[in-house]
Amino acid sequence: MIKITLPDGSQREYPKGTTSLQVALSISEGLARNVLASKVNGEVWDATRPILQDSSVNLLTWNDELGKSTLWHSSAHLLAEALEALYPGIKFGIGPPIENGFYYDVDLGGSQLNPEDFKKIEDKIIELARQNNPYIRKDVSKSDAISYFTEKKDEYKLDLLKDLNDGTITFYEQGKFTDLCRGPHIPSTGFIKAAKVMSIAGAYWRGDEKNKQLTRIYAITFPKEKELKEYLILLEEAKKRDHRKLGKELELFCFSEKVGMGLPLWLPAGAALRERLIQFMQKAQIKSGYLPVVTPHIGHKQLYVTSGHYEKYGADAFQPIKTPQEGEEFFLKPMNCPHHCEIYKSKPRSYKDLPIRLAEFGTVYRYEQHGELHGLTRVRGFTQDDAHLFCRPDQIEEEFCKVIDLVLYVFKALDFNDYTAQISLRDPSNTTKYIGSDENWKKAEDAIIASAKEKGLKTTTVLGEAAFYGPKLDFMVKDAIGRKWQLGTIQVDYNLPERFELEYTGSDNQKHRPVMIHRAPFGSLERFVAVLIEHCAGKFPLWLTPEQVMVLPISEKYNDYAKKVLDLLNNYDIRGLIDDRNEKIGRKIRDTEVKKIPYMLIVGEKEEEDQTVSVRKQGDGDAGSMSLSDFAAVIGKEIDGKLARLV
RNA sequence: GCCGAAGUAGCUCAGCUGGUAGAGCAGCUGAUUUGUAAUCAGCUGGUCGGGGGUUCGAGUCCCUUCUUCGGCUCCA
Repeated sequence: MIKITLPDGSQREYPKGTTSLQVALSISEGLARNVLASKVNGEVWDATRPILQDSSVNLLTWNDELGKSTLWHSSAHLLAEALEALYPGIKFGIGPPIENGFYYDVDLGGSQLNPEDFKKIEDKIIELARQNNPYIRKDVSKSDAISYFTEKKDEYKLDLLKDLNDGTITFYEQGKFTDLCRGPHIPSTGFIKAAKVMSIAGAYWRGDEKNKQLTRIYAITFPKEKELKEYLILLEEAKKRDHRKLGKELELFCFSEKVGMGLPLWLPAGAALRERLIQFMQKAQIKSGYLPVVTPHIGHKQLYVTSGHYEKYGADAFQPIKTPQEGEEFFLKPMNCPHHCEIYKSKPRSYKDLPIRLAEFGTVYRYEQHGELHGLTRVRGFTQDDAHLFCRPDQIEEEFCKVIDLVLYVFKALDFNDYTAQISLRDPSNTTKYIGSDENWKKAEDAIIASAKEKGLKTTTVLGEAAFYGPKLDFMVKDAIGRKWQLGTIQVDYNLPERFELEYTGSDNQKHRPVMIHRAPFGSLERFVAVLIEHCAGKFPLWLTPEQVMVLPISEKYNDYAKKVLDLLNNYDIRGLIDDRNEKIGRKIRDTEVKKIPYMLIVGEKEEEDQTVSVRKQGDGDAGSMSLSDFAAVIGKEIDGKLARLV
């Protein structure tokens, strides 16, 4: 007998070789019907795999992330089986689960797949799922595995096998399909009740541009038909939040082919919003001891030779601008730090001066690949809320903490709660590709980890993701359809101070090298606004929104009173517009709702007489009448609640 | 840059197998003077992304180019 410990701490005894599924069955039949996989001693296993020793078992269902991904992984095999049935001779790359569903990379040989084929594939998947074939795990020797895929002429699987050790190789078989796979899998295909092929795309084998491009088929499956429907509705809803769509509807920004792709044009409403964000940040930064500076949009080639960027990115950058007489080369600046380094160097610095925090809303230009441009999140010209902190090594942690405070203040003011913080450290197994001494790296990495901890950030740590010049802390958020974007970033840099030979005089009267911290709480205004739009679905916080109120006269008779109301509101620093069109009030309300303006003030005979306004909140409906000073107080309170002081 | 899809009025879209473009909204004009999510009527508006070709005839077929969308690769 073996002892099985369940997540609630209870222990039960079972015969040796009992499976998780049998454990589930002993608890309840309903549970057993829903078990997709299980976690045995922390490792995800097939629910049908015999357990041979005392273990802790955590049964996984659709409600567990790991249960979901197991179902999707198994679905990828099912997709492969369907594809093999429909397209004989097809070759398979890899087919992993992803955040929303799964994909399989396939080599279709000569033939092509079109969206019209999706239905056919989905039907086949469901047909095969209904056969309820079990997923059967098999240990195979490396030589047997090689001969199987050699026979099948699947060079991709053979390529994968090269990196695997004999004795650790397993196959999974369901129905007529056998795949090289570590597992685990769901007990049988019958758990898959609904399938949808989402899209196809090219993907290089092993992610390498030099390799052959395979066809990647994205799909998603569900254990219930209803859940697929709900998912599709959710996707539709998410599309309505897309910043490209809302940006157009709310007239925030646009693009022009004539101006050039990836070069956003900010429309008046968008520019006002952007300007407000800048002022907000400027104010917070000045409070935190930053010194605003201004530098030009171009820089001499020599600046980037010194910084090392010319060597590293010269080929990808925009081409240089040449002066007509001397033939000197200038580049559009791809970042602000080299300029700021030269500002640091403009006079001798003492240890007493540090830290020096130079801030600039610097517009930078980068050559992004054509296929990479994406709304406002990936553009060729953008403005960073950039700053560079020059400090002593012993100041890194304190400065880091202060920057984290600033980022959190920004996120709070904008109701950003759903972010993750990623600490990127260097790859300990390959320290040679990084610049800077081991000692300094350790200091910086420790400082980041300590400050993130001190600030109570929920972090993920990724080894090998550090920049070559230093470790960093990035704040990531997701867009409407779940794509992850980096917003705020804090990066330690040992490289530039070295290259620009920055120094300060220490208390020992010796020259020392300062450490530089790059930081941008928004990241770029463009990307930040994009994510913000999607985050709030275009309903911006009151302090930020382009227009806070719309005054709606009941008829043209009350346009004069409406004008007076707006003038008084302006005195309270409340911004708004009047809808003085010759339309009925219902129409004006509807149009204002669609524009997502937070407050509507309806004025007619009654209001003019009482010198009041009838307040209607966007999305909420009639909120009754009040005097203008009362209304101004309501607005003021709502804004103050968000813009609590930076501590 | 690579793979795939798309581009028709300011916006959202229709236009079957080729026979010289259509709707709703927006805009303009007029009527209406309105009480909490669309008042009515009339009118304007498109070299169908650009260029080339096939054809008696191209929004529709072919080639090419640009842009956009979904991915891949990249991201100082």
